[in-house]
Amino acid sequence: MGQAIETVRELKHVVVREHVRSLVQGAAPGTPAPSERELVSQFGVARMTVRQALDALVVEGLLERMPGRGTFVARPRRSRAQVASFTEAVARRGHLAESTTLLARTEQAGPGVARALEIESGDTVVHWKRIRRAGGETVCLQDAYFDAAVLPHLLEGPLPESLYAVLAERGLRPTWSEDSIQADLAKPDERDHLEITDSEPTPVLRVSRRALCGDLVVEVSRAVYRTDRFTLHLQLGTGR
Amino acid sequence: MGQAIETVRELKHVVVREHVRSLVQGAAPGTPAPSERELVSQFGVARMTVRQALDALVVEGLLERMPGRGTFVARPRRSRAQVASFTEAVARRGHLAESTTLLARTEQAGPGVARALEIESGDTVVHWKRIRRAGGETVCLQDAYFDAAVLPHLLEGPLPESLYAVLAERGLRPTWSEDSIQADLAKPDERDHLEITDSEPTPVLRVSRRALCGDLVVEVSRAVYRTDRFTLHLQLGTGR
DNA sequence: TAGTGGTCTAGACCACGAA
DNA sequence: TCGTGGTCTAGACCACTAA
Repeated sequence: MGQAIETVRELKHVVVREHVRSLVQGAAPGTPAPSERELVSQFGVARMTVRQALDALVVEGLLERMPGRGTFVARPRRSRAQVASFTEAVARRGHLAESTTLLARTEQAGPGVARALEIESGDTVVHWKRIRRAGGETVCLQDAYFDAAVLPHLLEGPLPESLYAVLAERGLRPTWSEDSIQADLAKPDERDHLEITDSEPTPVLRVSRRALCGDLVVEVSRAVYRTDRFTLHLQLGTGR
Repeated sequence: MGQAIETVRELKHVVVREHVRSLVQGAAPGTPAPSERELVSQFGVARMTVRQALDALVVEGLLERMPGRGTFVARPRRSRAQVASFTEAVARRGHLAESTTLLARTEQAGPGVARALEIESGDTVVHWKRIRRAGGETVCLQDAYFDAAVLPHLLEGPLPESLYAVLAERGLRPTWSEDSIQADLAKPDERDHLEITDSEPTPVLRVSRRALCGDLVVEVSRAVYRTDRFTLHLQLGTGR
């Protein structure tokens, strides 16, 4: 699609599309959009051009066609499965996410981390180890790694709470993640960090994540969750 | 989209689309597809019709247009996050999924199941309890519930291995799921069913799922996984 | 220069839904 | 019956790429 040209020459189907979009913004689902033939006479364009404009909005999920009836504002789709960060997952539960950094430094990537990040063994990576809290309670011990070349200077200032927020600012918000999830018993050092005081063996969740933005691996992490304080909620699928 | 008509009258753009799809199936990424004008003369249709056919394949992610160069087989996109059934998850690991039904009957929905299925308490539901195996090994104990009105007659014949396959046949393939995941220790009866012989407390994964097709809840389930034999692999996000 | 996809026209007939 | 979206035609000019 000649997207780059849009800002230079106003293509007709773009003009129609944006006009309809502005009409439809904020309208209640079910509100009828102008009919195709209406737009044809209004803009003096061919019907195929109008259809091209409306097709784009239908694909976007803004409009819905109903053969024989018309075109209408679609009811908002179920949001697509998002890759949520810990901070966001906690916020969704109405709590504040906090963390204590145990370690934040650059390292030479070992073979495992390098393979997961799709970089060369020995390349410089940032290793960030944190205890993470939700609403004041310790729930998670996390080791995160990312390519130092992807997020340079992160370690120079004060560390952020949310890595994903920083990634988002740089246009690298993860759009895809591959998670592996297992149950296990907490190991002694994990019990300490997670403030587990049971005398019994305590089950924990282990979550390995590879987070990608497009084809770029932006983070790999391993996390241990106190399952008594944190249930993993995941949404999968395409919403339709 | 007049999808229902496709099988009745062979729409021209569908004919062209499926012809191109068959040419392109299995071709290496970068392989050129026939040019639009080639298809025009080959099928004796208008170019807009050919474009409609190719547009569909581009949206599907099968083809890629390169202005001035041509249309090519796209490198496979990261598949969108799918709601995978147990059967599919096991198949992806290269194993055969099997199961033993412990219970399969209709019940009156209790308040919890009714709320999860978005039906009335007391409505008839099917309760299906199974031990599930991957490559011959017992990995999961699952209780599934679904609205008897959504899948009538399921209990009348031999039970299928994959519920999702049955749902797919009826156009009810889940497109969305909400999973809650916790770690826990196996309870005595679960140890029996899962053939756990450790003398130690054994961690297991508990997964609750609500699976939807559009806005219809088609299944709710609770499953207990032997985490030593089965790691949950999940893909999240939109792929791009 | 020749071929490609991107855009656009000015019509047409059809099936379907609502009145 | 009339208006809707779905399909389809037979052309056209453009910008871009590659030879």
